[in-house]
This record gives sequence, C-alpha cells and structure tokens, in this order.
Amino acid sequence: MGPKREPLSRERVVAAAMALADEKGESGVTMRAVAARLGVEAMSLYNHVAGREGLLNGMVDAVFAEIELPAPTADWKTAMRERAVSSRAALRRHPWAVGLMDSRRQPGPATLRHHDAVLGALRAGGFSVAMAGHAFSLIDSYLYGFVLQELSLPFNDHAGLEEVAGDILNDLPAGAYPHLTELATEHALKPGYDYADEFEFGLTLILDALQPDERPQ
Amino acid sequence: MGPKREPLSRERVVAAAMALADEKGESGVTMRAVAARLGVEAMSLYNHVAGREGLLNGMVDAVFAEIELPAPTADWKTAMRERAVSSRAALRRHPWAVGLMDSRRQPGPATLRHHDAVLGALRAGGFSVAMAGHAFSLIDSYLYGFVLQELSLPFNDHAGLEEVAGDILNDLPAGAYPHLTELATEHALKPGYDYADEFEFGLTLILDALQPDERPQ
DNA sequence: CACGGTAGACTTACGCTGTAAGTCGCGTCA
DNA sequence: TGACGCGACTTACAGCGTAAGTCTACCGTG
Repeated sequence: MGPKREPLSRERVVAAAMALADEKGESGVTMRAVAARLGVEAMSLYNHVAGREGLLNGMVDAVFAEIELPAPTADWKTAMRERAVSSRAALRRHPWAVGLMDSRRQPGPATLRHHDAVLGALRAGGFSVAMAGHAFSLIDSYLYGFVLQELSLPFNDHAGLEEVAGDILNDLPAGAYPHLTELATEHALKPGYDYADEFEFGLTLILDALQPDERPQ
Repeated sequence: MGPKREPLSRERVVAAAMALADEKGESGVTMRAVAARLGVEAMSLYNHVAGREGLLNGMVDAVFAEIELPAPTADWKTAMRERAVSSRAALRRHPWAVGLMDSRRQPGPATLRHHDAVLGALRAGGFSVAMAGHAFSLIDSYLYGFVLQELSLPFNDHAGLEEVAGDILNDLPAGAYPHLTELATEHALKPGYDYADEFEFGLTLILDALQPDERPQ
C-alpha cells in the first residue's frame, strides 16, 4: 500500500552513526538516535550491525578507510609524515575515533589494508621487521597521544585557550606553580601560539631520530 | 536512635568511585553503584561532588596525586624517564583515566602541582620556556598514546596476543596483507615478544633526541 | 494460479541510567 | 523550650541498550 521504504543496509547504518557521532560525540550514538535519523525504530538496526559494539566496529573501519595509504616508496620518512598528517586529519574529523582505533577484536578490511601499507612502506625504506614494528608503535603512540590531548583540551583555538587559562590562573594562589605561570604568560598566551603547531615539532623530532637498521634483515 | 552513620565526604566518594572504576571500568561508575558501595542512595553523592562530571574531576586529580613528582635536578633526562614510568604505572592502575587527564576545565591541586614540577625539572635542566613546552607536549603525547594503545589492545599478555592474532590471521584471505602477516609470524608471535617492551624503545629514542636549548633564556 | 511455511524486518517492553525536584531531620539560637 | 533554616537524603522521571516477541512479504510447491 504505502510507498516502499529504502531498505536499511550496514553501510547506511554506519554512515548515519558516523554523522551523528561527528555532530554530538560518541555518546550521541544511541541506537534510537541512529534509527531516528534513518526513519526506523531502534531494533531494526540490529539486523545489520551486531549491537552497539558492532556498529562501532564498522565506524572505526570507515575511519581507517579515510586515511591516505602510504605508497611503498623508498622515501619512508615522507610516507610516514604524510600518513601521520592524514591520520591526524581523519581523527580530528572524527574525534570519537581516538581510543577506539586499536580496540577492535575483529579489524575490518580497511584497517588491515592500512596497517599492511604502513608496514610495507617501512620495509621498503630498509627497516627490518622488528624495527618496522618499533617505528609503527612509536609513531602511532605519538600520533594518537597528540590527537587525544589536542581533542580533549577544553578549548579549540587561541581565544579559547586565553579564556580557560585566564580563568585557571585567576583562581590560583599567587606565587604557587611558578613554572606553570611562566609557561602560560611568557609562551602559551603570547599572540602567535597555537597548540596545534606542537604536532610538527614532535613528529619531525621522532622521524629524524628513527633510522632503518644498518643491516636490514 | 539508630547508630550514627559515618558521614559522606568528597574524599570518601571519590575513593569509592575510583575503586569501582578500577574494577568495572569507567562505565561502571554510575551514581547508583558508587552510592551502593557507600551504603547510601545515589542522590546523596550530589551534596559532595558536582554530578558525575565533578566526580570525574576529583578522580583525575587523585590519579595525578599518585604520580611521583620529578625533583628539580640537573639530570632532566632521568627525571623525565622516571616521571614517564611512574605516570604509565598510574595510568595502568587506572585505565579509565587516559583520555580524562587533559580534559578538565578546573584542574585540581595535584594536577597543577604535577605540571609545575615537570616544567620545573625541564627548566632546571637548561630548557628554555618554549623548549620545555615542546618537550612536555611531546613526552606526554607519547606517554598517553602508548598507554592508550597498550590498554585498548584486545589482549593483555603474550598468550592473549597469540589467541587474538591467531584468530585474525586465520580469517584472512591467504596472501593478502603480506607485511602484516610477516610482522605477526616473524616477530610479534615469537616467544620473547611483549608489546609492553616497546615503551622503553620509544621513550629512550625521544629522550635522546630532545636537548636543552644551546643558549637557555 | 493459489497457498502454506518461513526467514528476516520491525516493534514492544524491561531493567537500567543520570539527575531535578521534593522531603526529612538535626543543630542552632532566641 | 521551641521553631527555624539548611544540609542530607529519597522519590520520581525521561531516556538508555537490547532480549524477546510480532508481523510482513516472499518463495517453493502442487
């Protein structure tokens, strides 16, 4: 009788959940809310994803799919830099993804493809298997940690930093925490400062300190 | 008439919430559950903490209080290493704390003391204000990122790694993801491997690459 | 073409959650 | 002694994830 509804699918469900998460954060991804966005009831989603957890699995894999794959070039340093920059951008687009990325017991195809390409770029650059593992872990730790901090800071830009830092500094016992005060007033609250710029400093330091093994295995 | 109950206090509430979080994870910290552990009803907690969010504030500050403060010695490298090791231990004791540490709009006294001491140790080691800021951000990014990965991996020890990796590898299309397979079979699944050991590699690399400014300001 | 069986899409209903709003009882001061 | 005020506590509610139950639409068979 009524017009036939566009049927649900895993892709449609995951896409709606991601859009919702981008707008309202991970906690905004309720089965009801996702369903409402698709014009169905909550329980219909369970036919396409394995509960909330399965939905998160799909969302994580979709984030990995957004990260540019490094080519297996000899210039591993550039490949790693670009991969890190692309990952940071994806994680900033989808703040809810940090912390979910490594927790999947059943990684999706995009996740596996991503990890394989990163390792391939390091191997092509002359890293041994073991050293490629070290480098992958180190770079990802820095990447995830930086984005985690960047996203969880209670401000987004210089103006927000000024406001929050000002509030905190005002409430401080005078003279307590001298180094913190020094950093704030003489550095972080100066006009040109942007916390986001710290990313390049650390990434460059790490990439310059990393080296392929002298005798690749 | 009845025996007088030990009155609640912010400290007792926060301690109970931390114990609960350690046992059942952050999501186990429900107002009801915390209250039940203290023998009261949920709403009583609201007299001592500003809702669930205020409770989390107190829990985060308590975690900072558990981290050993670096002494303002000239040996900044040792101080930073020990601070990182102590922080990692605290974050592993309280897995729920990662991701909450930098998000507090109103940092508690232990948090402020901690940050001030870290900056103080770097300044005493010859770092300029700006370089101390860079170093703090870099080390903490690595620290938080490593612990985040370490904790979110879906296994805890070598046996668990073998099981999960085995399951994943079995489900893989043969020949797809060659570098991932290589890393697993030739490195990570070998007897002596433990992901936790990667921490030292990255920390040492970072600390060796960091240097005080040549002309401290 | 008719029809019975069944897989899969969908909804209802339940035991949870965080907390706003309301109630109680004790300590204090006239 | 009495009653007032305020902090400690509970009740009640809207909204959560999902187990269990319902219903629809299709397909193979005669």
